[in-house]
Amino acid sequence: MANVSLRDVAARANVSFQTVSKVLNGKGAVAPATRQRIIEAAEEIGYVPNALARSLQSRSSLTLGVITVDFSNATPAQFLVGIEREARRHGLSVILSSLEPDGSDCVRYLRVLMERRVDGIIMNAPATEEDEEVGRLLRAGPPAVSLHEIAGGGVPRVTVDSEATAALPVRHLIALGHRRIGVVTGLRQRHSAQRRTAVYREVLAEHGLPYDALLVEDGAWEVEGGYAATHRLLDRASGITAIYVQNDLMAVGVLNALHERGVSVPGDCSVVGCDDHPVAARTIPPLTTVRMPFFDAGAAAVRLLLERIASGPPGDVVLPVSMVYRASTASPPAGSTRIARR
Amino acid sequence: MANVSLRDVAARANVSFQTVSKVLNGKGAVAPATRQRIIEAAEEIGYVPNALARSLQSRSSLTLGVITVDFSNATPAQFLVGIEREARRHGLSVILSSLEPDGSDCVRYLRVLMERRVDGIIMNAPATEEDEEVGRLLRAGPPAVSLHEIAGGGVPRVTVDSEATAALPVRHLIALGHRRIGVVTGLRQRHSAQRRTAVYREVLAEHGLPYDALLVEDGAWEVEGGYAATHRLLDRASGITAIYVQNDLMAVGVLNALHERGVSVPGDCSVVGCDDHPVAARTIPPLTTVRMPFFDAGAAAVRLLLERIASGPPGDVVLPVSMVYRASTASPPAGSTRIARR
DNA sequence: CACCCGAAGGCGAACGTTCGCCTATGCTGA
DNA sequence: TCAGCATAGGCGAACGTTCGCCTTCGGGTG
Repeated sequence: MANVSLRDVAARANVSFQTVSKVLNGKGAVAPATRQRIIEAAEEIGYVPNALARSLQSRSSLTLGVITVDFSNATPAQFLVGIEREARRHGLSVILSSLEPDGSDCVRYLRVLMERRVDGIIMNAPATEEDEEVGRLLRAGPPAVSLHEIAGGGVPRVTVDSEATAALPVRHLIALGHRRIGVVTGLRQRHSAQRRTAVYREVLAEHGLPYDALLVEDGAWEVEGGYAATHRLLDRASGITAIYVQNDLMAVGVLNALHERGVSVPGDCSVVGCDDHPVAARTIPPLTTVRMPFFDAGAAAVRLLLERIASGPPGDVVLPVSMVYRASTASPPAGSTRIARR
Repeated sequence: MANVSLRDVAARANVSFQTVSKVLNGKGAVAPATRQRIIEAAEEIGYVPNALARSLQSRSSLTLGVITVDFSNATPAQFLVGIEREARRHGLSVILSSLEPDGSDCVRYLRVLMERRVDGIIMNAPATEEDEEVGRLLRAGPPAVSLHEIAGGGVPRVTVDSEATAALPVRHLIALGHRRIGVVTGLRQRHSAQRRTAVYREVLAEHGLPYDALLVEDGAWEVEGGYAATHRLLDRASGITAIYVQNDLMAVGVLNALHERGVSVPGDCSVVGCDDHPVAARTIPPLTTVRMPFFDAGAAAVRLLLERIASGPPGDVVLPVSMVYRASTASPPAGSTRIARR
């Protein structure tokens, strides 16, 4: 069916195949009658242009490669959707590669993308943050843009305002009167989790509050991690009246753990999340959180990449975040904590 | 950088470019010394094979096209991840196209995939269920496999056991003693929502229970839809002691709405979801739900497609589902309902 | 010594495009 | 009447592969 080429159309319309090409691309000057004849012939035998051949000749595949962490979670998925939409608006297709959790197959998939002659690469694979080989390939290969750190740098980045991402919720809690604020972090190896925790610490210091390592637990970005981290936190530390959770998925686990322990939110303990995941509006209670522009980040990555391809000098892009105030935060209970340590 | 061809390697190693091809693909007989020389030359100038040219010649692009509904929700995302993993295991790349909510751009993207000469197409775009043109293209184009109905049929399908998906939770509720069971459905136009509702009705009939259209509300698959549907349901119908929700995302909204109205779950009202979304284990209370094998469905779709490509006759694949019992279901309150209508 | 054979590698063609350049035709204006 | 010039369309080459077939050469066998 699809093995119909320009030559076949040409034979049917009694012209050279190059003329068919001209007509179908609207390039050269062709007589209306001939044009008509060619168009009809193409339709009759079901001609479908071969993008492979076209790309070979034009040295441009109109394709973007995306290497991403497992996107069954909403966050990387939204980012991907943003990319795909924007790419499409520019007539580009997207080749998708999702990595193993440890990112060990990244180099292999970069190679595949290079063989396929993608016009650009977008990275969202924090697991490869430290991989030197990945950095090297990214600098040597086609234009690339990344959401996360790249070992050795040299790759323009799209990020959200990481300062504000942590500072807003922590300031909010402090303003409400909280002084002992627990933290449930994302995977501790990740730059973004480290950065957020560092900012938490800075904000505490700004307000003359002490930093206590006992108040920080790793929730690994997952629902169950948030749940387990909360139990560990409350088993160990006393006097906590609020928890800053580094994403909403973990916050779901946090709320559940608090509920299990009979801790009322926000009466006994406030909770702030991060991401504004779709479920955050309807958790019990609805979650105060930080809205992150993931769709926009995806779209921005594509635009930045296109600029780079057009050889504009690359500048990083930083997107703003904003607070969403819902029902999971309040002032701490009068007269210190009501949370029982077990 | 990447503009290095077989010819360039050949020049450097003093052989014909076809010999280089032989060596790099391990095909013909080549003297060890020459082989060595060629491999070194290739490495020195950073040769990267051009998959475009290879595909053009070999008439196989080693690419799968996927057309999917917006996958920022976990369900289609998991399916996609399943596809991507399995495709990769077989050395195939995936070109991703996500559609507008109404599916209006499906035909356009099918064309793009055909131009790119994908080896096969996987569909997960229920919005196009009724689109005749989509059906036609799918039958005429490269081998295809679908998760949803295709207008006019002729495309092999991978589905979960739709009968069990609805029957299990409803039977569970009936066994607990519930007699008036509300339903929050997915988008009512969709086959899968219709099917589930029909099965709900059949199961009621099996047990001699009447069907009441007042008990059915559309939640459109979304958190907020579930929330709003619940309020409508309870405003309108009395005596409800359980709600069957057609996915977990909506169930989050349902739980929130019940909480708002002071209805305790499962004391006053049981709730069953569907999908076993990651948050379902930590909602308040944890959600009894149906586990759907989405990853597996993605992988199965790829395998089915590969069989079709190898011209095996296509047979549909139906995957089993199973119940996950958690804390959101219980027997109805003694002495009829405690739910106040407003 | 003639014969044959296998190993090593060269060569031409084809996959389906795009692009630039060339040629034939017919019409215009001085 | 003829240079000049659009207009229409043909033609060759190139993009980077793979594949099949051919040639050359050296060594083993009868």
